[in-house]
Amino acid sequence: MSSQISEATTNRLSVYLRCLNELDAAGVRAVSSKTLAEQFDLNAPQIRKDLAHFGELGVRGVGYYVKDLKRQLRHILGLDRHLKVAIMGAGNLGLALADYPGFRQEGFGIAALFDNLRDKVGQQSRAGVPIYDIKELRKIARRDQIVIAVIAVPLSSAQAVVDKVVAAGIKAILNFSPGALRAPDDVKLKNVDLTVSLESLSFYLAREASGDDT
Amino acid sequence: MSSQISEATTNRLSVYLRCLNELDAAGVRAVSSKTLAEQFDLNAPQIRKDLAHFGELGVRGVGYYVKDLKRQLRHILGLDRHLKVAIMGAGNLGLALADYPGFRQEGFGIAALFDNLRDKVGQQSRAGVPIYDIKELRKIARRDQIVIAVIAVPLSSAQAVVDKVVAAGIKAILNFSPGALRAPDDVKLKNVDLTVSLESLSFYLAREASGDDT
DNA sequence: GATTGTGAATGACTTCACAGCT
DNA sequence: AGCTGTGAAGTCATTCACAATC
Repeated sequence: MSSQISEATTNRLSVYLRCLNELDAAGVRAVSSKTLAEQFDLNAPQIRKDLAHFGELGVRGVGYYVKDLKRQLRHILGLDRHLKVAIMGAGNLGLALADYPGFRQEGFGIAALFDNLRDKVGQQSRAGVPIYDIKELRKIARRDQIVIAVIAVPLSSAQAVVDKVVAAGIKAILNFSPGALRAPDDVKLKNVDLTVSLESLSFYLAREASGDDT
Repeated sequence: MSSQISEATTNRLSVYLRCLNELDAAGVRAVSSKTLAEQFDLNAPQIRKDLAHFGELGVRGVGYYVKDLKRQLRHILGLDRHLKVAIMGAGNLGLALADYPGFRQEGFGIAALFDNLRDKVGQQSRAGVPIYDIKELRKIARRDQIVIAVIAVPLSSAQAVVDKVVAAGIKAILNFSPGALRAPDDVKLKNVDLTVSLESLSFYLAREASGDDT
């Protein structure tokens, strides 16, 4: 029954939810797909199609009730339970991510940092996320019910860390290390490749500089 | 002449380049699209199409010469000149990004951090990137020839900072703050939305948990 | 009257199949 | 023989147009 939902769609659902939170905070009761579409540069049928995948979430002639749709989206995105996140690597990036406010919204909780350096183990991030030895991953993951791992270790150890994460039974990974990592099919691996992002900007700049129209 | 190149394509070019660097380091002379394709999960014609946008980069019957293609890709991506990057916001994330090794490869240089807090201005990151007052952006950007800005400030000030970046004549922005920011059409704005990424993983987990096949 | 939900049309990207070099 | 470059076919995603509903 559940026709495959594309990643592009789920990403947009997140964006809608964020927008609904703002509308709700502003006391808005209902919103039309047209109004929503104007906020980003999407068109209205796109939004309706996205939402229609999950049933008849709107009311014809009226639009979508903000509180209602918000609750539905939270459920669809699986945000109506507390999701515990572990961050692998307590270097600059790992520590920054551990305390990143955006990660604490919407029911996510950063439960633990993992590293293999003696100095770091036993310490904690500024906001108080404890740093454990990576050897304890399996134990802590089970104890704290960690379901998502963020990879913020150097490239050289990234694959080994992913393997440990997988072995600990974690099924969702957000990877910040560059390059292609391998994980079993039943593990969802999402890459945030900062080098690729920067290079894509560089490409744009290079194009602008030389001949281009539009 | 320059038929529009999609973002998906340019992202793959980055990935190819990274792979070529490894092959080159390993002393490999030439590589076929088939061999390249096996590294990631792409198929060979995809790679050939991507490269063919930019001329006849390969040699029939042989494949692509590694050093040659590497140089070509660096040129296509605009990496054969030194690109100076500024990071807006010297908080946890900004400081981590300033020292992130991945940002230093391939000709990028982090030239400056900007913040508006007195304590921070005049300091520097661990790796030695100086922190300037954001009021000096225009001056420093011109002096250091900064062409890319990374937005790592809290959401509340993100739009204002983008406006300043645009006013300083910077045409490429990598945005880490959540939500939609506005910039003129001639400025390339690329979003790295960590909340959206996490929520997309959450969606996957929610699907697995309830009914789903394949 | 307004706005959703949706089949049909369009457009974009990917894959295939093979002609064309080396 | 081997592998690239590319038109054609196929697949997936977006946009349109309108019937169904409130």
